[in-house]
Parts: sequence; structure tokens; C-alpha cells
Amino acid sequence: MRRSSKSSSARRKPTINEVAKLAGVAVGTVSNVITGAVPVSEKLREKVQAVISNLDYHPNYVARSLKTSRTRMLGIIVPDLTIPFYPQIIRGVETAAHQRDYSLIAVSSEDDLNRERELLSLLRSQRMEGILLVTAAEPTSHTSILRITEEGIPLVLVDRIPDKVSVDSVSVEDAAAAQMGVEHLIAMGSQRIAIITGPLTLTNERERLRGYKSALRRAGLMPDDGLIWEGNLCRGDVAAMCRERLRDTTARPDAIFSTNGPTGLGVLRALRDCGLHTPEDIGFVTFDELVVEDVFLPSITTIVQPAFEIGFQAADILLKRIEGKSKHYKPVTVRLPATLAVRASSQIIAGTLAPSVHSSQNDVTTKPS
Amino acid sequence: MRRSSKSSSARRKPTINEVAKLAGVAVGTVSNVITGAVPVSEKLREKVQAVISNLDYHPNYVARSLKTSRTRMLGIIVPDLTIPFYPQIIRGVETAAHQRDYSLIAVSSEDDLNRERELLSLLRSQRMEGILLVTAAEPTSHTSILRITEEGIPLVLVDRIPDKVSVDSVSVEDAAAAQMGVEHLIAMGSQRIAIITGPLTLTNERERLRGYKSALRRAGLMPDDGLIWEGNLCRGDVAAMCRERLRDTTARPDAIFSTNGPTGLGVLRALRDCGLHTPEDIGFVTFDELVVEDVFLPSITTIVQPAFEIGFQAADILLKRIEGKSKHYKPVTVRLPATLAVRASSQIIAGTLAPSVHSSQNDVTTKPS
DNA sequence: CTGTTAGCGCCTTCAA
DNA sequence: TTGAAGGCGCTAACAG
Repeated sequence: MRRSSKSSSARRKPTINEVAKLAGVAVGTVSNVITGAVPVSEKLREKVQAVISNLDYHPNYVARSLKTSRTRMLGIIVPDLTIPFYPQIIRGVETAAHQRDYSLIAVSSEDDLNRERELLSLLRSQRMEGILLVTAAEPTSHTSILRITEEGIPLVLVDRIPDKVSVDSVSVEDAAAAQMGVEHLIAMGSQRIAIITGPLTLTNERERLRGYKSALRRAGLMPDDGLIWEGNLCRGDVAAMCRERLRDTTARPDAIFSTNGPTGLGVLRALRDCGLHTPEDIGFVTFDELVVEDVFLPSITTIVQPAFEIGFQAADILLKRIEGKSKHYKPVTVRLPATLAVRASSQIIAGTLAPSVHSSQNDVTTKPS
Repeated sequence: MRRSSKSSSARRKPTINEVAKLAGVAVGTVSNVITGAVPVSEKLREKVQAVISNLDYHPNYVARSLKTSRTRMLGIIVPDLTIPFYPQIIRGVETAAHQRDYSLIAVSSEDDLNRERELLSLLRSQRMEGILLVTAAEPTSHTSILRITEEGIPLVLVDRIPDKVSVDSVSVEDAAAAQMGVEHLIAMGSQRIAIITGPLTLTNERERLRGYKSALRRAGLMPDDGLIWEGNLCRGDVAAMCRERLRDTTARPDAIFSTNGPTGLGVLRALRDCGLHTPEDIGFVTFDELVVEDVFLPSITTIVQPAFEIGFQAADILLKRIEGKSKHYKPVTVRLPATLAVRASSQIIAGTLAPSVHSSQNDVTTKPS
């Protein structure tokens, strides 16, 4: 009666009780052999192990979690899984988490604040032991973040860091990275460099803009507000905006600096639509690597963020908090350097493309000073 | 005494009991307003809601799961998160799962059978309601798969389908896709086409090889075993193998067909090392899009798998099984068509690259017939 | 409609 | 070292 023997119908999952019964021991003993917390005599241990593998028994972690109030699970919320940057971060997190026997659950907010709120709520209900958060473009309110940390759930902000929230965070040195990119463009001979940004509500974007300006100033060039074009992270919209502004050939920039991947793709589309070629007609550098299906010839100079490393370090900080090893009250703030992958799209002066611009051998990589 | 008022120390998480007490109702009532399963009077409901938001109460899903024995979680195991193909599949799964209020937990087996076994075990212990599996290259044993499905956990195989396992599965039409790629190469004038495969223990790889052969035969060309090079999915090893074999200039193929992304990258590296250029010196087509940092000029013709769709459909099948809507005993088998993105690397005959091979406008996309 | 209660499967004292 | 018992937080069934 215990177990229906209908052939292909689902068997019930065995419990620790059945294991104990079959092995002729008490449940406590079974638990001890499983967790290894308390030593068990050789004999009993073997008997129990045998029953476990016979039954194909798998301890119920949800029951265990309820008892121990630990889930060994981490959650990460990113705004968009389709931007390659985020999956890379997630890989970094997964790696760090896995090393310490944590699982990761990754979800996407679609850059929507409400969705993000729901997700945060879900992760809390699921009793994640720690949360990694890349906020939506319209940034998460301080209070909703604080509510989480105050409840004892460690949280680290990743990539997009709202202003003066005192929480752990890791991201890239935005200003320095942007400055590096713009300085490169200047070195290649550009004088009128337009910058296309994402929403300036994002601190990152403001920082990148800052880096752009300081590069210009250092080169004795005056930032021109007419060359600062604010986009919305939507490829199509950015393309439309650029087409519009590039139409005015008299005031056309001689180079474009894009502060993120989706924007960069929008710019490229606009350039194509306007019949402009890089680098002959206009120089181009963008933050973030682009996906290959959208790659244009010639190849694009990009600012590469250490995405894996960002994720890995963020997870590391989080795990230290969880395991209580990090007793600092002060939030940890990590800022990693980006690198510049020089490719064809910015070789303005070099002019004649070497006929062998053929492979990534031609890539030059530098770190910001 | 109930709650320490030390300022920055973690508050305990409120339980349904506290909510009930503060709201002056019974726990059952609180449960009813939360789940909505049983109607509750306007008054009480509001009172309860108020307490909930005051307390910032989040129902403990692990307790709920223990009671209901449902987790609303899906697990997916892929062999390698760094191959862009898999994150794309995962996005498809995530999308489908989210639509029905399931969460997804994605893990990587590193293409290792033991690791895969551990992960399967983990997912079972975590009481995932369904499992998506891309097996390791050394394929998962039938019995370990059956043990899972027999226990009532729906499982669908994705991308890599072991021979004659009667389980739900979704993947691409490997043979047709490969045939399409090779026929394209033939149409461009190639006569001696080498194929570089992954381990032929994988059914996919064997199918792709089959497609290659039938394309040749249909064109009246004899498959030459000397042009079938079996690799191991490791970029470096594949590159070494190709360098070796390409050295023999007398028997050199006039085109190369690669059956997967990592292998394709290895081939490209070898070509570079040998000073061979596509398409002038040798034609080239590969399965799967490559990541941009590895993109070579000129652009590469690829066979594009509908990765998102694969993931989405797999999740759909899985969810139907979970919700018991799919009463079929017969396993569902879905095979999706791939498309061919024709780019520069295969334009052997065309010879003169149009000077405007500039954008993806030049891409031509076709479906296998 | 509301309140009470009995477990879900496991871990952890505590005694033996 | 082993066994017995309580309870983690919640839902579902039932009684009021």
C-alpha cells in the first residue's frame, strides 16, 4: 500500500524516515551520516549509505533549509540578459558562488523598476542568503535597498551604483575608462568628438561623461554641449537621434564616443544609414564589446570592462558578508580598471589601413593610467 | 525582548504568526489574504495588508514549499557558460519560465560527467520541479536520466541528445543545417572541403558529419576520410591539429567546415598562424556565432542556431509536463531549423569583395529546405 | 467567513 | 555513539 507499483507512474520521493526504517536505525543517525556533523560507526554508516543509494534518496533541501534557515543560494538581478556584459558578470558570480557551494539564481528586471521590486521581493521570499543587484536605469530607491540590508540580507551593488548609497559595490572606473577612450580618439587626431550617452540618471553615465570632458580639457579642447547627446539605451531610438543630428553636415563631429554597448550599436546603425564609414569619415570608439552578428567592418575600437572579474569580486564580497567574515561596518567599494582594445574604427590618422588588418593580432590593449 | 533594538544589527524576519498577532487575526486568515485561495472580508484583508507592509513581511517560500511540495523552480545544466550559445538558450528558458511564474537556476557542468552528476543530484535535492539538461560531451547514462523521470521529475534534453533515449528533447536539425552549410561552400566553388568536428561521441556531431557527407554526395563529390578531422571542443587543441594538417600543402582543402563555435575559433587561429586568409586562400563556414573579440576580418559565414527558441520551446514542454497538461506517454521531439548567415569568409568565387562589404546588410539568410 | 490544528522533512538538542 | 522528540513557517482541512 505504501508504494503503488504501477509501472511508469511517478514514485514518491523517499524521505529520511524511510531510509532510517529500511536501515534499521533512527532518523538522527541517518542525518548524521549525511551531514557528517556527528561521527557514526562504520557499520551503521555503511548500512545507511547502502539504503540511500538503493532508494536513490536525495535529502530534501527545502526541509533542511526550513530547519537551519540557510539556503546556500544567491540571487542576482540584472537589467537585461541580452546585453552580453551581464551574462559575463553572471559567470563570474557563478564561479565564485560555486567554489563555496552556493547556487545562483539570476533574473532580469528588463530595466523596469516595478519588475525589479517584484524580483527583490521574490528573492527575499525565496530566502536568498545574499543579493547582487544591478539597478534599473531609473535607480532603485535607497530605502528599498536599506530595508533589505537591515533585515540582515547582504546586498552588493554591481555595475550601476546609485549616488551615495552606503552599501558594498563593485564596478568599473567609469571616468578613467571614458577618459582613456576619448584621449585615444584625440591622439588619433579627432578635434570634434561627440559623446552619446545612456540616461544621465545613471551615475555611470555621468561619470563617463565626466571622463569625456576631462579628456577634452586636458587636451585643451572645449567641451561643447551641442556634442553631448543623451540617449535612452534603446538601439533604435539612439540610431534615430544620431541620424537626425548627423544630417547637419556643417556641425558634424569628426569622431563619436559611445558610453555603452546598446548605444554603440545604435550609433553604428545610424552611421550605416547615413553612408558614413569609420574611420575614414568619422572615428568611433564605444564602451563594451558588441555581439558578433552586429559587427561591422571595419572592426570597432572598444573599452572593455572586466565583466567576469566584476561578478567574481562582487560575489566574493557578498559571500564574506554572509559568512560573517567581513565585520566592517564600512561598505566595501571596488572600482576595477577597464582596458582599451584598439581596432580599426578609431585609426583616423593612420589612415591607410594596413592590408593585413586581418586578425585580432592588431589589437592593442592598454590600461588606463 | 522579542526584538533587539541595537541599531544596525539584523532584525529577525517576521513570520506569519507575528503578522497575525499584530493584525489581531488568525494565521489562517493571513495565509488566505496572501494566497488569495480563500476570500477574506474587505476589512480584515486591509488590516492584514497594512501590517504586512509595515513589517515588510515576506512569506517564507521555503516553508511554503515544504508544505505544498512545490518550489516553482526549474533547473538547467549546460556544459559551458562561456559558449555564447548557452546563455542564449538560458534566456529563452528564463523567458518561458518567468511567464508562468517559475524561477530558473542555471548551472554549468564544465562538460564533466561527474560534475554533471553532482549537479543533477543538487537540483534534485533542491526539489526543482523540472530539469533541462544539455549533457556533457561524454554523454549522460540513460539510467541516471531515467531515475529522474521515474521519480516524477520532468526532464527535457536540450541541444545534445544521446542516442535512443526516450525522453522529451529539443535541438536543431543538425544534419540539414550542416548540409546547407556545405552545399553553400560547394556552390561557391569549393571541391575539397574539410570538416572539423567535435567529439563524435556526441550525436549532434555525428549528425552534422552526416549532413556534410550527404551534401558532398549530392554534388557528386566523394567524401574523403582524410578530410574529416575530429576535434575535442578545445580551441587550442583544434588549432594545433589544424596547423599540423594544413602544413601539407599538397593535400590542403580549399574550404573548411567547422561544426561548432569553439572549434571554429580554433580553426581561425590555425588559419592565422598558417598565414592563410579567407576567402582568398581557403573558404570557411562554421556552426554558431563567434564572440566579437575573436572576430576576424573578413567576416565569417556561420550557421545560426535559434538558441533562444530552443530554450523557450524546451521550457514550454517542461512546463506542460509539470502542469500535467501533457499526458502523452510518448516523448516530444522538437527539431528546429537553423539558418545560414552568408558573410565574407565563404565568398570564394565572388572573389572581389565588394568595397562596401561594410555592414550586415550584406548578410543573406536562408533556411534549409 | 474565520480560527484551530496537524503535519510537510529535516536537524538538533538531550538522554540514554 | 545512538534514539526520541520538538519545532522551523506555512498551508489545508476542518470546525465553528
